[in-house]
Amino acid sequence: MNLYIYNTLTNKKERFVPHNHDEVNMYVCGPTVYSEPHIGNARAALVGDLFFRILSELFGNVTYIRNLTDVDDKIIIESDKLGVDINTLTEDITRVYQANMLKLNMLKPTHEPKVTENIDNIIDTIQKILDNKSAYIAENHVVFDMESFSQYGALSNKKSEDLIDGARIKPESYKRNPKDFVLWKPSSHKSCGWDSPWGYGRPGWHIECTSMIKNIIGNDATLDIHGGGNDLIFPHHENEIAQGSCCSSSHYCNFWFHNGIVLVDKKKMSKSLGNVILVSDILEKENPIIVRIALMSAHYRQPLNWTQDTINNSRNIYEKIISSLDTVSSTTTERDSKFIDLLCDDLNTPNALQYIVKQARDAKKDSSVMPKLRYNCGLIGIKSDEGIIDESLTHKIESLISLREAARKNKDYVEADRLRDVLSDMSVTLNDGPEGVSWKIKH
RNA sequence: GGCUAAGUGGCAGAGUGGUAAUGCAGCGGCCUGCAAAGCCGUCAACGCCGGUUCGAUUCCGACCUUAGCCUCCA
Repeated sequence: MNLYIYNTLTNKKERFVPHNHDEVNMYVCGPTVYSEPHIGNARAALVGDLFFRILSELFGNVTYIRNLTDVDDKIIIESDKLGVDINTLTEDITRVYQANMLKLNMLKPTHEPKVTENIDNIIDTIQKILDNKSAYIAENHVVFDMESFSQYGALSNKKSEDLIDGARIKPESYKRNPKDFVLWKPSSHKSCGWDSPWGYGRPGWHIECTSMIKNIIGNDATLDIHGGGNDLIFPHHENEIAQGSCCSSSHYCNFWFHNGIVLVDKKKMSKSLGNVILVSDILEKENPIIVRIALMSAHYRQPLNWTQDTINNSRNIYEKIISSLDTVSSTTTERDSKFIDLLCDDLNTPNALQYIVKQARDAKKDSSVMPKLRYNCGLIGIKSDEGIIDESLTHKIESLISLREAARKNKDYVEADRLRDVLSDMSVTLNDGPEGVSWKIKH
């Protein structure tokens, strides 16, 4: 069983081979913790989660790293705006992010490094780049020297001459070349700065990822897979490759995957358009597994247009699957290689969902299919998530149902329908089956 | 302007060198006191123009359109 991944580096779907037989390491760019996670953050994390799951299925030892960027200009601006301490802000947002991802049934990454806990490592990495003569010091900044890395642009297919100097990139007095980027910069902020060989300051945007990766997998190890949103390809990942190649003797990373962004009204979700959808807001009204299915309903490299239809569609899929899963209480599972093959084709989740929906229907007629269905749902993180219904509420619902049953028995259908309306207002759906009445809470 | 991806029925979204899944919606039926659900059946689509081919929606090329990146962004 081979896993194929579309590699941004080559613009081709390629067979994935780990650097070291059955050992895999993967890094996915996590959020900058300055505002509550939105559905786009969740999508990136979900793609990472799915790769983690399928890699764990296929290979023995998978290290999954997802960082938390807690040092950044945006954080400082936001904390000033809100009048809260930087640490309070980043810790609050981190907590919300982790709780949200957990609700969406994502597995905990092997490592979740934070910038603030890796300053020494970052300083080390920058020193290595300086030692390698790939960076220079100017006006208290450490700046990466683009001249030192000839392969720049390989990931995003940008030619150096296309990056019209100064046209988009702000030329700074301390830069020799407008395309150079900052590894370390001075800080005037009391609670956001650290002492370094180059003075009190803080790291630039790109260096943290490279440094934290190297710290975990080893400075001269190659990363197997690196992923993130496709808006990070340039300049962030391009810059990472430059740094990572100039602080170590090894190739930086073999496979790059990039997920498409989430669109709202066919436009990129952005603060300026005011169309940001927060995960917390969605989870207030939607079952998290339905949201998870919605995020899987499009192929990860395609843009995903987030609409009420997306949710409705996913709710339907969820209910079809769960209604089948709930029919048997056994928990046996059976590996389904046909299903795994679908996921191995560059994570084809729309096809995988289709397969599961069909399987759920089959399982209702043929219980021998059930162990495979159960296994497949577990693999991609679909589970029954009814939540715990309050005992007294259950009692109330069931007594209303028996009143209705009595009315039906007396052919008092006016009263029976009235009671059904009462229950419906409580979000309870009734199903009069041949073996009695069943009910469930509407999602 | 450069780079990347994509254009499939009313909507969402797979897939294929020999006319195309699935879900929602629609229509007909079974079931039901009614309904919901479920089940069965059914209607309906491959941006445009060339090329290769016995044959293309699928491969190649041009064009048009859309989204994203080129500035912080998952």
